[in-house]
Amino acid sequence: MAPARTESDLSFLLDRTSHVLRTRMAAALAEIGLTARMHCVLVHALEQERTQVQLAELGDMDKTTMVVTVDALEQAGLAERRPSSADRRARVIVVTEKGAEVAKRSQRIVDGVHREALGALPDDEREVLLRALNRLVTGHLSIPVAAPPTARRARERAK
Amino acid sequence: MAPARTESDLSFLLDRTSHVLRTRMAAALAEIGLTARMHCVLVHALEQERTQVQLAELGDMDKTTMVVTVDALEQAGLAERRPSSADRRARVIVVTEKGAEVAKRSQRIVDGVHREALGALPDDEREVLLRALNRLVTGHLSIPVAAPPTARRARERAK
DNA sequence: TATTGTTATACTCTATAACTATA
DNA sequence: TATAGTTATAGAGTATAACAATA
Repeated sequence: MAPARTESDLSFLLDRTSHVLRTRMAAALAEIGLTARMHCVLVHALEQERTQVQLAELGDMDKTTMVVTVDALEQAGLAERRPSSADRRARVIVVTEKGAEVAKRSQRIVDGVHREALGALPDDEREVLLRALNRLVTGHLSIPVAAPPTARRARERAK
Repeated sequence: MAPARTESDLSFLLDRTSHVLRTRMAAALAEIGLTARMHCVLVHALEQERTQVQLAELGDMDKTTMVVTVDALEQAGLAERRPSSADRRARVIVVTEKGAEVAKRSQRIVDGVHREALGALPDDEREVLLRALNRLVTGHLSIPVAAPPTARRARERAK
């Protein structure tokens, strides 16, 4: 949370807007007991039958982060792990009836937060903003630069 | 690093662009041994005589984060702590000659990274993008929602 | 009493490594 | 051999609490 804020630069603008929007989103979703990740998984799992790795890929999370997210969804009774019929290693995430209800509400919440933010802009600016951001995301800013990989000691051998 | 990526939504766009830009900035500044925070402090300390809290405020960091940032700058010989003449509790951050040189280079790097990113956009889109982001930053998205304060155990008493 | 800078450390987050079962 | 899911935990980042010096 500490941008290089020289003046009105792009880094500051993007960091700030994304951070503030994220806090709003988190607070709004927290009211129904969800995190952004839980919402993300619910929505994608509803679209079609998907395994944890597939959902992790879509949400851009690590498979280990996926485990705790699915744990949370299961504990809340919103989703369940089911063995995949195609691959006995894999597990498919099935959204429960309650989960589907919640997903509907959370999607409305997400849309609302976005609408509220974009509502502060004149129509033409809003359109261009989204177009420009999309252009950056698909173009020059599509690939993150790899961070220097921090070495890691091997774990203690289990006996 | 796991946005709620339903489709082409604002959260995803802002998270993604700011994250990728941040990785590029970090990589570019790392080539001259700086972090974004170090650059930020250098620039602000050069503008005028400032204490650590003042610099922390400007860079939106905690004062304890400021300590390690100034430590790094001192170790690199780019800045020095000096007792403030006005307040004997406070320390003023003085940029060394070498630090001033580095700040010039890092500012060019920062500007270059921004120029490169914005260069991918048509002129009119670029202008509107910046205007719209500025409008959000100063308007609807100016204040982050406070995160639920996580309680913290008291520290072990020093003897 | 409040504030500056500091140290120590608790907490969160995320990813790596190793493991099991299966392909 | 490689992959899906899991567990345990390392490591980075950051913020909180307490403290000393000073206001």
